[in-house]
Amino acid sequence: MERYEKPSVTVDIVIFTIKDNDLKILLVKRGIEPFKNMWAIPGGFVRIEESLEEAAKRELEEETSVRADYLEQLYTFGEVNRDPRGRVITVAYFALIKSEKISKLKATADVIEAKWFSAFKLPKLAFDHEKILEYAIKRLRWKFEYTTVVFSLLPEKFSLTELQKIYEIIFDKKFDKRNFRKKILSLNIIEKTKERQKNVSNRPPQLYKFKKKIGEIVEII
Amino acid sequence: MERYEKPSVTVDIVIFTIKDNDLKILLVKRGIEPFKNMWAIPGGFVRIEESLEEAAKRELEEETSVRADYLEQLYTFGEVNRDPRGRVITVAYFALIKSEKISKLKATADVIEAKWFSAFKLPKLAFDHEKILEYAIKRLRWKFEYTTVVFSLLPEKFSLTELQKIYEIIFDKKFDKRNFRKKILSLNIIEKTKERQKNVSNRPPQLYKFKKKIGEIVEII
DNA sequence: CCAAAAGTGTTTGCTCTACACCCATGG
DNA sequence: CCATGGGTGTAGAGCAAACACTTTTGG
Repeated sequence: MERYEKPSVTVDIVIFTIKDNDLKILLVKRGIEPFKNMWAIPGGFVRIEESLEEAAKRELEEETSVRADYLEQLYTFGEVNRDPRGRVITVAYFALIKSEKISKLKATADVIEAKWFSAFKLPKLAFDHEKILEYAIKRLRWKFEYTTVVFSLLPEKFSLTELQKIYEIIFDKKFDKRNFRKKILSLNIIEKTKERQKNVSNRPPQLYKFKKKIGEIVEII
Repeated sequence: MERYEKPSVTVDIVIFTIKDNDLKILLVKRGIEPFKNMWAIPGGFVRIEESLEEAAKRELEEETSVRADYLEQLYTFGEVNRDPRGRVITVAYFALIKSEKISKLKATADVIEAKWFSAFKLPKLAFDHEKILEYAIKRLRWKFEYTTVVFSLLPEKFSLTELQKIYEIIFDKKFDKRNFRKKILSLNIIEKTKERQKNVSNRPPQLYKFKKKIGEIVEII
């Protein structure tokens, strides 16, 4: 059906989490050429019998042993010379994972080591992966500003302070507590539960839960 | 380098223009199976020595004989069974063209006919192309709301009424003339020229020109 | 002088920002 | 009773929406 040579297709997944009061990205150290021993975004070839999204989920689960709490396609990078091995088109995905769920990272075949890096202090990367990460961070901020993805990083019941902290980490700035709470409450997307947090050595915060569907478009901040 | 069978990769281009006071999309009638005689979004295989964007430009120029005034990647569709011929991943692009430039559409190989359809009255389409168009129209509206792409559809010098008309067509609703003008002028993205439009049988409008870079993010409406 | 589109301001309500103190709990 | 984070209101500025009449030109 096709008269031309085919390019190869890979998926790469930018996996974000919030850990130690910082925004983290999962990177892997390559065990094979090209770019052996350099850090890169995890990814791999798309198999003929799986969809792009299935491929992204598979790669992510191979690396972290858990399912993504949020996953969406980011962009497709298809410059002719982006991979020295030949023509490789990569479909980049963007994932969010709750850090509590992650126990241990696994080095898969071709990978020496997997590690969380601060999104604000990244090493030099293989291929055009710096461009991909730049794009991913922009998208991340857009998503948090205009949609409700944040709730995919929170437990079912959470305090308003936990919510605000995530925004402060991602936007790398402080928000006024009163204004933030007023704004969030006015959106009518969360509701009080009957519980308060236990085991805190100060006034126990009210816990809320999210009322809507994650990812929905709502201007948050 | 790869142990698996490769998928094929195509680009499909959703080409928009404003013509006859309506938002139009270019479709082609397929001359070959599968979906012979059905309407589809123009597209074709990505060649091994061209980037995705180059492929999109080539396909677009083959169809319309002109260069796009605006082009960006939309989304990559990669479900396993979206093409009955086998595994085909398509990278969809989104293009805007000034309608004055287009003289005649060309039917290329494999295509019986090319035709502009109203975006609000589309025929049944081949493959998953209805999903692609739905996605494209959403993106189009987003782009017009939050960026300055509109200027890629206007001549260098234009009146505020022409500008407003494009918004009314795309959002399929009327805007208040005074508020619209106030908003646009307050953005500080256009400036008066010394000219007024000629050959109109009424008060000749002031012509403006755009000061910035097309596509820049600015909340327009 | 008529038809057609251009051009122009004000009021009202809402939303965003800035800002500081008291409260509840555990140790 | 102290340390820690939780929880709350108000005033002022800026932005968005509603709304109608006069001006300029060609025919």
